Amino acid sequence: MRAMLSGVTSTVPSRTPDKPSSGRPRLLLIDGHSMAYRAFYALPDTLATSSGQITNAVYGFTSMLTNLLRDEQPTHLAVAFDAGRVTFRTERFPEYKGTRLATPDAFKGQVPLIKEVLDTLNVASIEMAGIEADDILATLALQAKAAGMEVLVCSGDRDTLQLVNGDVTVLYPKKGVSELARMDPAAVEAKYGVPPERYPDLAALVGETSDNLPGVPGVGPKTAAKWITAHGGLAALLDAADEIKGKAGESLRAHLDQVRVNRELNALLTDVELPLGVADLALEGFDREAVHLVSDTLQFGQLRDRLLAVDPSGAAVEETPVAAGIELDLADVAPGALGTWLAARSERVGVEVAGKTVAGGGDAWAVAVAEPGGEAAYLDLTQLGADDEKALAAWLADPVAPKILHGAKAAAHMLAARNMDLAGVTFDTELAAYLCYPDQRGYDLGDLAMRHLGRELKVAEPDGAQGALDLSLEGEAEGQAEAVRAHGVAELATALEGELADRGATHLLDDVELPLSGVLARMERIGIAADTEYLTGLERQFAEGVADAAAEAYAVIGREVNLGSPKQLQEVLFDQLGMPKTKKIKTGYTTDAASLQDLFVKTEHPFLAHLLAHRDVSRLRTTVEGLLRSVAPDGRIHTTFQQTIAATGRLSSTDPNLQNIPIRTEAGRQIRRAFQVGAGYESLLTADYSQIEMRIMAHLSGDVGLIAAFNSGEDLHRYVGSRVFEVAPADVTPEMRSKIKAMSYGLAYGLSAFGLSQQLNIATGEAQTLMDDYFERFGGVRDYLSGVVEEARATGYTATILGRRRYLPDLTSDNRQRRQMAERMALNAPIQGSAADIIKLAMLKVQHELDTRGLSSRLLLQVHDELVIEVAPGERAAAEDVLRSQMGAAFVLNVPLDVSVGTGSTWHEAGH
DNA sequence: AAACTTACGTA
DNA sequence: CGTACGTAAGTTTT
Repeated sequence: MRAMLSGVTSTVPSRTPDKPSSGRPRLLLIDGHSMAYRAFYALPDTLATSSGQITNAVYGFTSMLTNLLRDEQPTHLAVAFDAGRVTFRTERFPEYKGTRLATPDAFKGQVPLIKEVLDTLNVASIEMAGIEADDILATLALQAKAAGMEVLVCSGDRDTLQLVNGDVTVLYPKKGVSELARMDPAAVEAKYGVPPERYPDLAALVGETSDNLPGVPGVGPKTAAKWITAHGGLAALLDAADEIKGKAGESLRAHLDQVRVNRELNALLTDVELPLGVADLALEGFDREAVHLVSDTLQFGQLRDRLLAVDPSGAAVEETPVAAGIELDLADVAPGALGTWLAARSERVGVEVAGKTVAGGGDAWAVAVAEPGGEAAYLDLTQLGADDEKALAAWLADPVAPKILHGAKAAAHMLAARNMDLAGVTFDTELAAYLCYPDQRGYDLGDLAMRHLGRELKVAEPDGAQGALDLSLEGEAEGQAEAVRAHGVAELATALEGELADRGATHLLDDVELPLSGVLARMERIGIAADTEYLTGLERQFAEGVADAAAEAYAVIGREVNLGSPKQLQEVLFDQLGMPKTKKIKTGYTTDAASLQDLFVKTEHPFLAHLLAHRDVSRLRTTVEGLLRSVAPDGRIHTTFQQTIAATGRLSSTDPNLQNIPIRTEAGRQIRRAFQVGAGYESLLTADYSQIEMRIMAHLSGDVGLIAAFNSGEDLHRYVGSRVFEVAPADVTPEMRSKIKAMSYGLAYGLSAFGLSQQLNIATGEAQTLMDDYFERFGGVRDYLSGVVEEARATGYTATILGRRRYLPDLTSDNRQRRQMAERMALNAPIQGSAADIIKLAMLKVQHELDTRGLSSRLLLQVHDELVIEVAPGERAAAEDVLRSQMGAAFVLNVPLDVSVGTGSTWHEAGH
């Protein structure tokens, strides 16, 4: 889910590209045994078919292969297997791999299954007697490089690192088979201190335990790397062995022969006579029927679909016939002529930026520009001349040169890495789709093209290339995929423009979301400063708290259980301790905090107190750990604000979520102290809307009592309480006030009398009376709420003060549960959504005012009703004025918009 | 490995 | 039987 929603913009319709795709053919080579073995040990052997066949290795291997096909988009693929235990290496050195345990039968039985799967994919499995899989890979890698291909080698054997060079990258499993480290020359050098071609020299000295090749005692990778670098290689080092000083030198001299054997054995063969050449490894598409058959017997469910989805023949066509892909003529813009070419673009030009995004930044490596019916160009940023680069930057940054993008915020981040600004974005298809369909889970460009244009965004097959083995014909021309996306964006914009207008949402895109995406991009890039030392201290403190609470809990029950496991807790609470049962859930009885609290009141059992304490503090620890992981090299945390997720119109925050940092408890507030003013700035300033949702309720309902409450100057809940309970405001007790507060906020969520009684721990009848009395006094609210649902049922949607719609088809569902859910959504969406509208307008006004006044203070965060600003030296008063005035005037309601402001050097201090 | 479930932090 | 989110950890499924 995350992958689809993240700001990653693909060069191809895959999820997370790590590399630029180019027109070059790309060969993926997999060490079948090594990867299957990893899968075998990474996955539980409870993965089995109903007939008892264990499938963990096949399943894990196939899953990994699926991900590679999706993410790497290879044009060619081969999987190599070891054949037999006897190889030239065992003959040379009988102890080679001598410590390896016999292969478990449960694994052996799965190798044929893996080959069967590969057969259905029309992927070559290669094995040769007496030859190890890695030798086959090495031979193919060399041939492929000579043929001008890009090569990816996926193997868990470090010896393959010697193959790495500018054209060959090793994907080495980090954890299980799902996380692969991309080992290019720089990565190898960074990890081992030697370039890839010297890696076997290093390994010969250090030894390889898994191959039972002993190294030189007392020599680790550091020493080995130092020696190899100093002497320019192993051969020269061995020649000079007599001159090496110290214990390590002695040790080396004593093991020269072993080192020579090691070096001989770890050299991969590159001249194996293979039955297939690289040209025979082209991916041609799956035998889909066979895939179904094998998936049936292996009982692949989701995996079957994932697999079919990466079928290189793009056989989705079979199921939903669509127009064939398009082929664009890419303009061959002469060097130096780009400025002129760009100036000739129309206002309907689509732009696709290829690159990747990371928190608050990223990188761009190409830009494609295309207009339907017009020209298209693909610009490789790494190849662009200085003049053209300048022309492109000027065009991208030109506010009056119109551009259409899909996800302009992410594109802006990528371009920023190349010192390019993005302005003049007149349409964003991602934002437009969100405004039209806010309940959709994702807005992938390819999916939208399929739905709104009725075609796939794919490049047409080159004519007559079928069956050709000539490598120059393989793969599409460079930049076609990007150009097709740019072209698709422009066409999609035309379609969505109409839909947007139909929904009366054009102004929301033009005046709110589109300009806001620029503001958010700036906020994300800036980030907020974090005190890592302080966080580290907190982490320790919380970790101790966790350990203490756990120890006390264990002492009470006389055994150790995993306190984080609801399943084990149920056993302790309801079986061992025989406590009364809590609310039923799918997997038994809930152990959530509210229920544990109830149980504690009933039983006063000390285990519950320790458990609750453990929950609290381990949650805090987890939060701190997450924050620590998110601190970027600049010492700041760069969250990503998601602008197309929340169906009501709110923003959300991810990686990390800075909109749910604790504040309610003292221990939680400590975490807020870690967010501090950055170097060169004076303070943090927070400003929040007080009771914005109740004010919107007053505005939308027009209830005279509620409006009077906000104009009275009296505390809202006290005022409302005095009316409901018919006492003087001064006589509203804290208990009365908290009931009213819960009631008021509950209204905006569609709270029932039962729910209210639960929350307040009162009888349902009492809750019902409270609600009746409330509505008696504030009849406008009651009428408004019933009117909202009624109208939404009639029109099919709710709307906010800015006309942001949420469609709720379930309002007319026959299913009572769904219908009631939709009704609560209908009650809440206009209120939550209008608040979101208001703070979005406020953000635009605040940013505009800061810019206009030439202030250096800057927006950092938005937390639904709160903004956080970093104040530049000397701008404290001005910044506060900007916040108060712009937030207060964001939208005129029939009650005032109150803003309260706080300041300090940390987020905690600035809070109020 | 991936999907699902539970729990819990914020507004 | 209260809306909107995101994340982590444990559990189950494949």
